[in-house]
Order: sequence, then C-alpha cells, then structure tokens
Amino acid sequence: MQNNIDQTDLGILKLLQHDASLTNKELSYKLNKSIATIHERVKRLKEQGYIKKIVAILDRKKVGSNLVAFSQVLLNDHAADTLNEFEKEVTKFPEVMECLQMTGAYDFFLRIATSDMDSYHTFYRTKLATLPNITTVQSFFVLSEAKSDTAYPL
Amino acid sequence: MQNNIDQTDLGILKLLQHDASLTNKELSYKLNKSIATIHERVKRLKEQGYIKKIVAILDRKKVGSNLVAFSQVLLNDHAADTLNEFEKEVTKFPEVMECLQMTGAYDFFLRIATSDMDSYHTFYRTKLATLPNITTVQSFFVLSEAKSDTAYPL
DNA sequence: ACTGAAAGATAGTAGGC
DNA sequence: GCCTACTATCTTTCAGT
Repeated sequence: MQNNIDQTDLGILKLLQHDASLTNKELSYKLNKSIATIHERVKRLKEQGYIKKIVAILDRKKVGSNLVAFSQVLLNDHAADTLNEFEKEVTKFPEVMECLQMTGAYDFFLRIATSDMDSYHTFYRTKLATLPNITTVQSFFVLSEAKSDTAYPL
Repeated sequence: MQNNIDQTDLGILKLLQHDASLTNKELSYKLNKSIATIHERVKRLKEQGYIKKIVAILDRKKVGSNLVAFSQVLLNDHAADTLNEFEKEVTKFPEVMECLQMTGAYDFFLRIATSDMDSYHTFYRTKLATLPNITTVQSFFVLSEAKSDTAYPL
C-alpha cells in the first residue's frame, strides 16, 4: 500500500468497491467533506489507478452462465515463452473469466463460465484441449456461492 | 437464461459489465435507441436483478492486497448444518472474498486476500484454522493474473 | 415500446480561503 | 487541501405516437 492516500480516500474506496452507484453527494455526506472535495478525490483515485474500472455485476444464472468451473492446468514445459503463449491464447476465450498463474502442483487456475455441462464439454474439447503443451487439466465445478465479492479488505 | 430480455437489453448488459461508467447517452448512441428507452431498460434490468450491483474494481496491490490465495478446505462432516455453519463463519472474515462450495476432493474453495505471507499466516492461525470441523486446508498462491474479469460471456 | 422535451439532480469547473 | 458557487451534463419523468 503506497501511503499517498489518506483516510478520506480510503473511505471513498471502501464505499465504492461495494457500491459505485453512490453519488458524490452521498459520499460527501458519509465522509463529511464537500462535494467538490469528493469529486477531486475520486478523480485522482481513478487517474492514479487505485480505481481500475467501474463495472456492473450481473446475476450469472439470469444471463445463462449456469456452470462455473475452476480448471487447474499443468503444462509440459515451463519456459517463459510456453507460459506466455498459453496465457495469450487461453485469455482469448470469452468463457475464461480468469487466468491465474499459481504456486503448487499446477501452473494455472482458470475460471470458466458456460451454460451447462454440455457446453463446458464443447469448450474443453474444441478450445482448451486444443492448446499446445498441456499435460493435465483437472476441473472442479461450483456448487454454490456463499460469498462472491470483488471488494478487497480495507 | 430467461428469455424475457431482447437484443437491446443484452447489448446494455454486455457494455455495462465491462464499463458501468457509460452514460445512458453513450449507450443510446451505441445501441441506436433514445436516451429514455435506455433509461427504462437499465432501470428494469436492475429491478429484475440482471444487474446485481455496480462496483468499483480496485488495483489490489495499490490497496495492499499483495497476496491472494486459493485455499481448498475439506471438512470432516458433511451434514447440512456443518456446511452451513462453516459458510456462515468463514464469510464473516473480510480476507475471504469468495467462498464457493465445489465438486471434487475438497468441499470449499476460498479466495483470500492479505498483504503478505506473514499476514496470511496470521489469518490462517487466528481465523481460518480456529473454525470447527476442518480436516484439511490446501493453499495455492496467485503468482500473476493474465486475465481477471468479472464479465460473463454474453 | 419508443420518442422528444421539460424538470430535477449530479458532475465538473473556477476562484477564494 | 478544502470550500462555495456556478455551469455543463446527465438522469428522470411524462405526454404523445
């Protein structure tokens, strides 16, 4: 944490990462600052990259992503080029929401959203498994989400 | 996917899940509808729960979450009460961003954000490991994020 | 459903403390 | 760095098609 942000900035970040539809007026009331001050802070937090983006979180089942999988991928070669090439190709698939390189027995964790098991199967056979240098893919499927937050502890 | 949404609604969802700072005016231009129509659609998509919330996505390293872990948890008892109790308690920890019940050898996947390995260790010893009925916890740490999206394929 | 236009609210700017 | 006040822009409502 770079300490060029103060308590007011932190307050703004805490609130906006849970609800970015709050107006500057509402923030100014909650944080006891003027609207102009809040406006200036929020602008700076965006410019300096503390706030990367504002997004709408959708109900995944309502938009057809009924099946979410975590697939752990092991490659047969760990040269930088091989890892980069895998990342470059796998991140192109819209089903792949996340691609994380990890410690442990596998190289990557992928979060994959599809409509059902058939379409996961199709994704696996026609997209994921066609990528070069894959040794093993082990997949787990989400049964339920007791918590699903994008907010970091602040 | 319930089919009470049309191509315009889908267009709105596609755009807003990547950038919710788009104004109705900008959406109306991109989707060739009037501002009032877009306004009405967005309002309905929120009311019907397609859009669950609008959030700011922060730069995790800038706000001190330098270490992200996925911890797989196995419980020693799979009665509904035990599972519910675990979920109820573990989701209270602010470090736990996600708690997903999963298929496979483990019961839960937790996404845990801390500032460094020391503070992960403290979290593990003073919070996670104090919960009852845990048999095994296996943790993997994020090395890099080639893709990290909240947007579902639409 | 969609539109255009009015009314109300918010974002963004400027000047001063 | 913070404020008040002003202007520009956007949201929200509504009568009309």
